[in-house]
Amino acid sequence: MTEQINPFVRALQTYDVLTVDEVAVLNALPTRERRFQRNDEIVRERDRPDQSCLVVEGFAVRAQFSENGVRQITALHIAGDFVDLHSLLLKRMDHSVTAFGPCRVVFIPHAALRSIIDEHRHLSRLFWLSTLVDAAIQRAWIAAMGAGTAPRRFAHLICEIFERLRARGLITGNSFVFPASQTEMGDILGLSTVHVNRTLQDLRAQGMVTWTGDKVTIEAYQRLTEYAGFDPSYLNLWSEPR
Amino acid sequence: MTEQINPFVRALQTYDVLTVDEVAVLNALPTRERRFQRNDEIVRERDRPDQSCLVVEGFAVRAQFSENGVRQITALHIAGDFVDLHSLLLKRMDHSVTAFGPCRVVFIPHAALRSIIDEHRHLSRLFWLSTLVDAAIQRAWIAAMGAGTAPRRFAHLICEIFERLRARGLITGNSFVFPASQTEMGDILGLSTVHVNRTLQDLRAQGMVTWTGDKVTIEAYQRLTEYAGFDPSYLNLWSEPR
DNA sequence: CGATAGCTTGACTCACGTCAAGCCCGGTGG
DNA sequence: CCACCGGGCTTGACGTGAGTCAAGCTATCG
Repeated sequence: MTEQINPFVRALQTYDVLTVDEVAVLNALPTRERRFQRNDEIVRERDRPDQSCLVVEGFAVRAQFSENGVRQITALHIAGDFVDLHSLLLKRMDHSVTAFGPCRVVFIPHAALRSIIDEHRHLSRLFWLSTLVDAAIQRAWIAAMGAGTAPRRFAHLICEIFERLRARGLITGNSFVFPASQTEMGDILGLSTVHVNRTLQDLRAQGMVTWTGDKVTIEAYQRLTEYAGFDPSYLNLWSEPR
Repeated sequence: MTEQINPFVRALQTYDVLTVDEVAVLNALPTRERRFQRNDEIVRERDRPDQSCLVVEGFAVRAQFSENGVRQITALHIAGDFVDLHSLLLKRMDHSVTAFGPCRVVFIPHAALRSIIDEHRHLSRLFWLSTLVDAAIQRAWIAAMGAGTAPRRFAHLICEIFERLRARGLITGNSFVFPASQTEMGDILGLSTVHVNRTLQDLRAQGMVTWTGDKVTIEAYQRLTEYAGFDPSYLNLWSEPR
């Protein structure tokens, strides 16, 4: 069991110091692990789950479908993210959770989570905090969609993913593995596939990123962040008493 | 003191039943009330507040500014919304809170909130829930911005505001007071003022809404929700044990 | 009575979507 | 081993939704 929620423990530790006791409590959580392939549905919209899921390896997304069948991804989750802690209190899913490339996911019964949040005040606040950081990321996406041009939004997203992966130790050099097709990037950015392609070429031509297969390399981080107007502080990637 | 946080008590009661004791605890919170005029800044970006604010009358928005000075509103709050409960755990504001029309706001020290969430488990969950509903609304905005056309987005927003106000008893007939200029609507929808104007004319021409001064009337609710593809369930406006 | 903020309209531009075709590559089956 | 196939990438031509600029209009306020 210990192995399974480790990435989540690491995630919480980027926000605040955990006691040995708290780590033990987290590691004692009952878990059930499953593997998913690209596009597998992990949690279905409108369901009322009695467990929450946590990504331990790979990526998962939250997505909604509009009338015309267009998919809009509203959140991207990396290893260590507690994807639908929401369902513990919201009860009914207003979106679906889908595997974004192959991923390993751990399910934890609501009952177990409920007893943790009722009995461990500090952990309870950190659970809450993790959903607040998700919300802060969503605000950044709204701001980018409303105010930014396509290449700047794309650049901003790359910066965000880079920093989030870095905080979890998932970066090698200045590159990372990201198994997204250009169509899927379009679902995140709210752009057509064709325009994603042209936008990416733009960033490549500016010598800021390389993207081959599922490997993304940032060639000029400084220039990329300036171009995107990226300020990582909304990610709350620092430790402080909470 | 009792009067002051009443709208918030009412808000929590739409999610779950409160005990008499819980209502008393909320009403005993130390509060400091202030009034603001349109565009007054209530909380500043980058600040580290030691109190949280709650709208008791009128409207407030959360907004971010991009490089080029464009304002994007990322959340709209109505009477009864606990606007920046976030700062209790996130510590540093990643956005500003601004009065949207005249409004009354109540400030509550973090210390008092902290002791409530540490000592009252059920209230603690409901506080958390209220931020989760905010996040659900943000997801709906992302989905609308990414996938919808301007008139549908506008229609969707009107439906959302209507339902949220209705849950707080702030609707008269089929109209409500909403003190937004078309420029401000543009800041919410991520549209230019000119396009907001044309979009609104479109909705008027379809006989779905009337918008005169600060009074918005929905002329054909059924058609409006269908046109917008509006499903209110993401607002979680029902009572259930949480 | 002018001043100012907000609404409306028209003309033009541009970012992005749509449609369509070709290309490259890995996988499959004969 | 080659022929074929499909998914994803790339490119071009063209259409359109939304932005920008500019002007006139209306209502409110001092």
